Amino acid sequence: MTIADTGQDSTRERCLEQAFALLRDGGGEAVSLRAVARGAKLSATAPYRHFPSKEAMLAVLAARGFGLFEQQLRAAVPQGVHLMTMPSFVDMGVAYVRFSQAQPEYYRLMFGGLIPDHTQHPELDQAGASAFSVLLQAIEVLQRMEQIRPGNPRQLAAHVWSVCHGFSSLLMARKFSRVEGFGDWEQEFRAHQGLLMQGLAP
Amino acid sequence: MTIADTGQDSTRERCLEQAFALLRDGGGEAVSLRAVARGAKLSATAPYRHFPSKEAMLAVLAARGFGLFEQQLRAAVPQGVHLMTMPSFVDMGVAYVRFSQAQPEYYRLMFGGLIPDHTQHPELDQAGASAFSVLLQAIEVLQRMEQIRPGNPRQLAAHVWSVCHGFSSLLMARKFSRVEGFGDWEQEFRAHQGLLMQGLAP
DNA sequence: ACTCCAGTGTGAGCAGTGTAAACACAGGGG
DNA sequence: CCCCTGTGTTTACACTGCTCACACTGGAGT
Repeated sequence: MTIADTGQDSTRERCLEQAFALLRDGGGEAVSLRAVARGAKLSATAPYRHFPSKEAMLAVLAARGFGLFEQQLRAAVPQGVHLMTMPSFVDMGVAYVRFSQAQPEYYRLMFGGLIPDHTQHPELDQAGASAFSVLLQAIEVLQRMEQIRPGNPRQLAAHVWSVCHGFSSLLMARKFSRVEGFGDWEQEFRAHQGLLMQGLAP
Repeated sequence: MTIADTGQDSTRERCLEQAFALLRDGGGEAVSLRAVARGAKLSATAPYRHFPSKEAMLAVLAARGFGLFEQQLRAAVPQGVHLMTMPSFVDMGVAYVRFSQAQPEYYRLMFGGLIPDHTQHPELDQAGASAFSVLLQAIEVLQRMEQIRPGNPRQLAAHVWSVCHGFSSLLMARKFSRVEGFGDWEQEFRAHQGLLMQGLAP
């Protein structure tokens, strides 16, 4: 059964759509099961027929967020990750931060503490790992081309990820507002990437 | 009146102690004004005599977290920040992550999205800025000693902060669990710092 | 000395939350 | 035909943040 899997349960989908709408305009705390039910024209407890808990519903949403995230990371490298170049790698970093700025609530759901342990939601865990693998693959390609120093590629990917996530996170929290001469974030972030690439050089 | 300022309102202090206790063992979501009031042997609404809202109370708590945080960053440099050396700088980074691991709930309160806009709580905003200034000062000293490349020190500090925060944040979220060969975090983080320092080199 | 009145405490109450339990009702497989 | 599973509902419970009206108390001002 490959067809029946996809469509069918429209109410579950309506719930998720409503949850996303609430998340988008209203913030992460504004997503309540009852509001979701109202928006989906259901009784207050009906969502429990489709999700074991609120957290599980948010986890599905977060997993979709990771899907969109990965898609945008890939879109920053039109020629494909296997033909990665250093400029594309930098663009991918910019795409990372751009996502966190364009979809801050999504990003907060994915990386904030709202879902304490991603390991407990396999779908979410796998979606996150899949997004990470894009970065990992890019680094492996660049290592083969000797554009990036040798070494455990997972460790290097974790480092790049830390820089991107740290910058995005602090940017969202407005922690950079008092850094003098802070113009638009992209210009600032490209400077950071200069430092990052200096560290990754062979 | 310099003495009266410090002590006096014991109930406010009891509230904060209880709030911290709830935060420490139970997670950030477990701290409710009613639980605080119960722990402080007060009626449910008494805390409102001392804090305009729950968020304001959490902001005070977060500000204290930043105080402790800054203190531990300074403690990593026993000779004083003005005599900063590169090894001490690295130790300060380790102290950063160590804090996030030792006091994860404090860290989450300080950097998670629980308090949306730190700017709206001057005490918190200033405490955060004060902690950041330690890092900034360290970088300025190392720049003068030509151990770190020249350039806007606030930008460099923001970069270091991004690495530390990104690593801490992803480590707390267990996002590194699938990085093969990931032993204890300190060993891993010191490797990241190697890459970071390579980027900051003159 | 008397009168305020600000500060601090209380309780009741409101609107909202996540979640559980009991019930209704469809449709399909034995 | 029966029953069982999936989906929906209503009701209920124990919470939450927060507002309001009230009570007391201790000190400042007259």
